[in-house]
Amino acid sequence: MNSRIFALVDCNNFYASCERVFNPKLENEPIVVLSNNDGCIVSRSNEAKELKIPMGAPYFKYKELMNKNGVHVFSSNYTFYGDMSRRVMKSLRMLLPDLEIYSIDEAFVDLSQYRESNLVEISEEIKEKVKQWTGIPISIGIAHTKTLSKVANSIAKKEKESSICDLRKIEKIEEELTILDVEEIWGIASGWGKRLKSIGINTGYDLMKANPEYIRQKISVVGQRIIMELNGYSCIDIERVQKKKSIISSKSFGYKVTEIQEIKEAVSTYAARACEKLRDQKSRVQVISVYLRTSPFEKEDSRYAKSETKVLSTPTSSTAKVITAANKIIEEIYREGYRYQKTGITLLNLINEDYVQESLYEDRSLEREEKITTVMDQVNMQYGTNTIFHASQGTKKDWRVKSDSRSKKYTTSLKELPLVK
DNA sequence: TCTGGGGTCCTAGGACCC
DNA sequence: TCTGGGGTCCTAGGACCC
Repeated sequence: MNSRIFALVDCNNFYASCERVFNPKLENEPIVVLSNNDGCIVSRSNEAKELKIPMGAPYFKYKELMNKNGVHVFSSNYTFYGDMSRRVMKSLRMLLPDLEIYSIDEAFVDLSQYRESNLVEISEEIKEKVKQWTGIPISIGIAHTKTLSKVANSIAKKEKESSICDLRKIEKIEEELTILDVEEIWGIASGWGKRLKSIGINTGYDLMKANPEYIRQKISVVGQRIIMELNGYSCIDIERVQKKKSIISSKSFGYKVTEIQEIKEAVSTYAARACEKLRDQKSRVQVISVYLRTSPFEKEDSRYAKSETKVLSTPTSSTAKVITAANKIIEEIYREGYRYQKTGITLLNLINEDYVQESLYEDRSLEREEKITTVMDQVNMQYGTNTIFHASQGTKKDWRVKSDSRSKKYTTSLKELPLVK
């Protein structure tokens, strides 16, 4: 049978491991990393996991437990983690060219061409090299489909010594799926999990043996596909094109905001950030969507959430154009009297920048605007983010998020290089 | 007091057309 | 006044992922 072979490479406890790379004293110490605004726990070292601190839990609920146990707490430092991620992915790509970067800390690899080789041996080598080059420990799961390689990877993580799992033998697949809760399967979360359990499907093995047509009715074609994948038929391929189809920029405020002026500053800042990402991938945007909301944990009569979508007259990558449109939406959806928690913008219907060039340049003002944007990008690249920015983004920025315990930008800021004493 | 941010995909239902 | 089916496109919302 000419079946495919996939590997899922996953960095172990990625953000926590990044913090360790330049701070070796943290070896064997419990670490957690918090989300923006120091809101939730988003990464835990093994030692922190042993203290039963759950993933995604609100920080304030576990503060005491962590103090008591001497847990090292870090605010998130995405500039640093992003750079470490690039190093890991670059290392992987040198060793395994047919690679899909799936998230900041994971990559899928097509290993079909290595079917005659000893894949466990190859994986050992890759693991060693990545650790040596970047300081980051990884786990590797090997299987005939992406979904099964996810399962393999979670098994690899539990095997403390090897961190590698080859899950290609049918007996082993069935054995492992029998002891795997159905909600642990990639693509099944608690919503569908509950639905499946109510019809007697409790484990990965139950789902593997379920009737695909029936599951399609109960869930959707997504569920059907998962069953096929569990049975070794590959339905989800490596994604080789990696342009984003939508770009989001959103953040909670550092405190509850009531004034429209501050909200406009925030949304202008996020719009600028989103447009930078847009130009990075050489696209233009045709549709934008902006939302504004209070905390969902407010009492019901003080809750408010609204979003509005706008089609732009011409596809653009100009920050000024997008800021103007975004602020117009804020004016439409803002209501006085609420304590707002968060706003954000999504760029949608992205197209390739060269696709529109001709018609675009009939309008000379657009050409001028693009030149301004290009110059701004260059200045900010050279002298640091937000050296120049649009006036609408504001200069006070009281609404900005807080992050009390951020580590240094060891790898991206000259001022914050680690010192060797 | 304090609960993240950035993505993708699928479906149902309405508008509209012939 | 009665009275149709079939197709496409778009959007909102809901599910999932890390």
